[in-house]
Amino acid sequence: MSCSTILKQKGYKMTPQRRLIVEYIHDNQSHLTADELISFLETRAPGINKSTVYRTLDLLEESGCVVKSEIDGHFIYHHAEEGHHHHLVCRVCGKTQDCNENLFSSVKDVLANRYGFQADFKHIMITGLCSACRKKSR
Amino acid sequence: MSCSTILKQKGYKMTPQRRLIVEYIHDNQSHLTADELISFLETRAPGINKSTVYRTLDLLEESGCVVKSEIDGHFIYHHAEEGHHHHLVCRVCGKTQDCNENLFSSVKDVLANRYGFQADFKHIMITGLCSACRKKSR
DNA sequence: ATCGTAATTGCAACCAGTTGCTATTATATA
DNA sequence: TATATAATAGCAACTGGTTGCAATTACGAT
Ligand SMILES: [Mn+2]
Ligand SMILES: [Mn+2]
Ligand SMILES: [Zn+2]
Ligand SMILES: [Zn+2]
Repeated sequence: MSCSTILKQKGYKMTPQRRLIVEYIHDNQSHLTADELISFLETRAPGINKSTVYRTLDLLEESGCVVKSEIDGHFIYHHAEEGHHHHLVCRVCGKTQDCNENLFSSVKDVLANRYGFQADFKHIMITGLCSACRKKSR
Repeated sequence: MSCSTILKQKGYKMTPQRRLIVEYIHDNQSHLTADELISFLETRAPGINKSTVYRTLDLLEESGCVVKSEIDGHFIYHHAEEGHHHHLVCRVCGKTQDCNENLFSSVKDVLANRYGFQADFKHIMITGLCSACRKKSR
């Protein structure tokens, strides 16, 4: 189901600003930052305010349309239909590598059984040392 | 080994500002925010600047003396000797519950074997639905 | 004890993101 | 199509955190 449809079903209004934001997210399937989106919008809808952008992104997250993740004190967003995956982020060189979405399934089970907690584990940024940097530091 | 000793060994200077910050972290074994620290310092060393506080916290993290974690776009810090543990944070009610530090050991092994990646998993904030909120939503 | 120097501080300007408020607007209804 | 109203947008002020820079200071060497 499209993002606009979901928003309408939840009783939210479809404004030109929201249409553009949703359009950008659909056309641009990778990770995006609010800043990226803001500079796109400056060309298509000059005058649009950043608070509108941030509020729309939060609305889309809350509605399950986008996934919001934080890394290093900043946020990134991606279309939820892209599927869940995780990232291995090297603390030394900064390089990022994708990894399988099932990685945490056993941890999820443990948490459900032991604490009754239903963990999200949607798009986790795992920091550590990549193999290249580990070799160098030995 | 004490935080001051570690800093000295790394060739950093011990300033009155750093001494106070280290003292506070030692006396205050739980999670702390930069703001908390700043208001403590206002009483003990009026005039100390927030940039000094943030830079010192980063220095301590880099030196392995404190662990820095982010949750919801903010940072919290704690003395590294406190031991590693993780938190289950409910996305609905916001409640937090501690959980065992070994939780991720199997994931760590998988990442080491499959990707050669040495994951940190030091103080992870796991978001999800707590058992109380899960029952309510059914 | 004094000196030289690199490290550190405070400052001010900045950045990403948030919030309360008022004016505007999408949409449901008549 | 016109109206009523709740939702939304823009604005401006704010928050937590960061950065470049010039002045100060810790500390090793003399
Ligand atoms: Mn991703
Ligand atoms: Mn903790
Ligand atoms: Zn690396
Ligand atoms: Zn809860």
